[in-house]
Amino acid sequence: MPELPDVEVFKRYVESTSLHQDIQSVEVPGRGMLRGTSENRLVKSLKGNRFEAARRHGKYLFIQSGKAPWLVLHFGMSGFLKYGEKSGDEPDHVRLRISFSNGYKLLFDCQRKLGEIGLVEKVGDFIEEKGLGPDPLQPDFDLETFKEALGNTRGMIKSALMDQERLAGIGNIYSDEILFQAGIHPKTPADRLEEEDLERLFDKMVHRVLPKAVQAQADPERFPKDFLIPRRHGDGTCPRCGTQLDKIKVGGRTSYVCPSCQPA
DNA sequence: TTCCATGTTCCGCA
DNA sequence: TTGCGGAACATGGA
Repeated sequence: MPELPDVEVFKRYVESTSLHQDIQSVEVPGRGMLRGTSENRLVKSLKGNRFEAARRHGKYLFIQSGKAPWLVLHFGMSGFLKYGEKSGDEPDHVRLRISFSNGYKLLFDCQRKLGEIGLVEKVGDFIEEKGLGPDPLQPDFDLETFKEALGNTRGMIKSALMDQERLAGIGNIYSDEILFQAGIHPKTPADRLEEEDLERLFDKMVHRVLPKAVQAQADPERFPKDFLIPRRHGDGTCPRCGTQLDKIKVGGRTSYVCPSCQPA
């Protein structure tokens, strides 16, 4: 679930549900997902404040509360947010529970606990410390920025797209989609791509795959008909030509490729 | 029971 | 130095 489009949807979800309400209590059930901070400090800095703004960089979500540090969430492979009435049912693996004075609560559920919960003073410093590359949905992300981010790596293009220090936010699922839409094989060495390949890759990523995914609430069932993602767990055929998709390992990750639309 | 999973990090090897 | 494969982390579903 949690690649750039998913996290962008979470950000909008927070903005539309959880801002400007008094934070009544903060709980960290089970513990184990806090990074660089303690439950005590988390509670102390959030309780009594209000969330005022949300930001996203790559797969990280940042939520600001008053003058306190920003709350940082990373969703790992299984994290998601759920806002609802305090008395309502909860999903099975709640790792953070924030209750508001209006009778509602914001839950962070993460079954596999591969995400993280933390606090940061400055978002910019956090991004720098992590060495995160530019976010492809930022307005100033242009073709030049993209080419610089890729650099002259000899590695496979899919691995380069997924490298968070080059680009922030692309993961296994969306790298497959972007490469499929651009008609490029994931194992192609990045430094062997032609100028027009790079332009097409940039265009599909920034102007089609990512925005369409966000628009569809990152829900594969709402994706355009020619998207590859729903076919991963569907019939496994190419949405464009009907060819049976190849399931291969690229950089250790399972990748779906149309042998006809994405020749090696 | 075994394999696999939308992520990140660390280690050894070429 | 760069890139890759594998393992680890934690947990559950097919």
